[in-house]
Amino acid sequence: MALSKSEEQLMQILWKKDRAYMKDLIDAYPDPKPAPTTVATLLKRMQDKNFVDYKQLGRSREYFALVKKKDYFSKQMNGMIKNFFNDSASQFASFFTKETNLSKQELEDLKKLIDQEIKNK
Amino acid sequence: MALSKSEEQLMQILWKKDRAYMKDLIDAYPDPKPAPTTVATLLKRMQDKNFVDYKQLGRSREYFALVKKKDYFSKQMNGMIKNFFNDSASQFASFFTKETNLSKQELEDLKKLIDQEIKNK
DNA sequence: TTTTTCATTCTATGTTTGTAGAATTAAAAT
DNA sequence: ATTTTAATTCTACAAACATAGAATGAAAAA
Repeated sequence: MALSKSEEQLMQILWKKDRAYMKDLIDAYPDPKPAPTTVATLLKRMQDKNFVDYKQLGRSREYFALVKKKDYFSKQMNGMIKNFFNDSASQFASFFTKETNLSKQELEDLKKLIDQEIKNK
Repeated sequence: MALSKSEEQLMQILWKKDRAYMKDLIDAYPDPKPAPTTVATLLKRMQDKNFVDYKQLGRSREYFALVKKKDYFSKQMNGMIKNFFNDSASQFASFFTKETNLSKQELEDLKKLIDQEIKNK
């Protein structure tokens, strides 16, 4: 089951902090900050979906992500590639290179990276 | 305002067909096909969100997309890049090259594309 | 030790989404 | 002319989501 928009936002905060208490999470929100109960509700839903868990420490809980940002991202990516590019990653790559505004320098760097990857095959 | 999941699915169909009647849209759905009223509801909501419009032809309507697939996709992409890569497209590109399973051949092709792009700058 | 702060659970409400029946109309097929 | 098919609007309802007040408990600060 996927995360909703606001759950995803909270997840981003958690990923950035790695491990955090309720309060830290709320602090990390941009203004206007949500009510603590709102965050608690979100956290509980995310637990149910198995995206986060916590460790009871004294009276409060240290929350942490069960899903790695990278893995979550990959799944999103795959979904988009499937939907928009007929499941072809290379078709996607081509689109990406043309449509995003990478500077000449960035393109050069990317090329180097690709060379690196080619060597690793 | 963004499209919901099922609206997006319908949008994909519409993009593929470019212009289509209700019936064509339903036909294009994989089984189990939704009820016509379901599609009608979605279309109306998508009109409200200014993603589609139609041209009345006789008793029925020829629907068409107001938003280009490419533009919609770019917006999605930007959102993801912002969220996951700190708004850095090149950071994203690097991730992409390493994490997706492009074959050696695909990487070579991609490199050619990039060269092309560099020349266009 | 009284008050304040923080975390948590339970409950609740308004909104959005997914899905479609009923009713109506009009065209097309028989 | 009657039946079937297609399109549309209106209404509806359950599930998911966004958001948070009330209540409770316990720790920390005063």
